Amino acid sequence: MDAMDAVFKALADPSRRKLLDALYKHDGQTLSALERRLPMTRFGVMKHLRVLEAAHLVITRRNGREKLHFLNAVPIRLIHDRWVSKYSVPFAAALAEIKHQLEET
Amino acid sequence: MDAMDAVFKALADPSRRKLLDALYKHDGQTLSALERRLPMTRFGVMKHLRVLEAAHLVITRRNGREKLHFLNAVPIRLIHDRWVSKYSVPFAAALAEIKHQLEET
DNA sequence: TTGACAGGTGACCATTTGGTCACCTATTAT
DNA sequence: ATAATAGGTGACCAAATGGTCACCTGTCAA
Repeated sequence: MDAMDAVFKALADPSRRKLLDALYKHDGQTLSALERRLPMTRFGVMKHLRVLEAAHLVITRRNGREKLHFLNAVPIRLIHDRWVSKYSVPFAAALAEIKHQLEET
Repeated sequence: MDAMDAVFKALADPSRRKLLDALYKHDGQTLSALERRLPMTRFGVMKHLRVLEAAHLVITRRNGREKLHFLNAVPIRLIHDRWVSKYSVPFAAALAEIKHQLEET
């Protein structure tokens, strides 16, 4: 449950979600490439990447003097399965309920 | 996109997720009832509830001197649809890829 | 081998956040 | 009416967070 907390915390920041989006569009980017996509210095990006890496949302591979960053969707999938879907069920149920009530009118 | 940020931030805290869990198990609890479930003072719980309410994850109804809190799954569902599912797709694809590679061996 | 380039570290600062407390208001029951 | 109960407000504090900077290390190309 502690690992999931790191993922939630990592996802809480818009800059980090933007980084994930950037990697989603184009996987395996370097730090400098990612820096260009955000209105932030390299150091800021580096910190965010470290958080994402700690949450296993991003995995890296060194290639010479470059460090490539890859998106890892597994933790998000885990959140989906263990948490989000649990709360989505009552949503669907509520929709069905509304539909039901409408039909009874 | 701003509303979604509030939801992500609200979900980032374990105490708030615990509150949602408590409401999931038993909807429509009062502040005092929720306070008993967390190792925290009433004021701490109140603050968390305010964050959840601002993110529309919890909706309230006054009933005399009591304030009842209800879980609202809609924002979570929106996150699921707009964000989580987007990242879950490559996960499924990756699984299929692994399966494929295994079968080729 | 010397420079240019990609990345890393530690300190530092401002702001936000989680949490508590003293004190106040509103409603209910006796 | 009065006491007990449920909730609310503002100030306050410690810790975490987002972000920057100066400076350092490692790697590649000419």
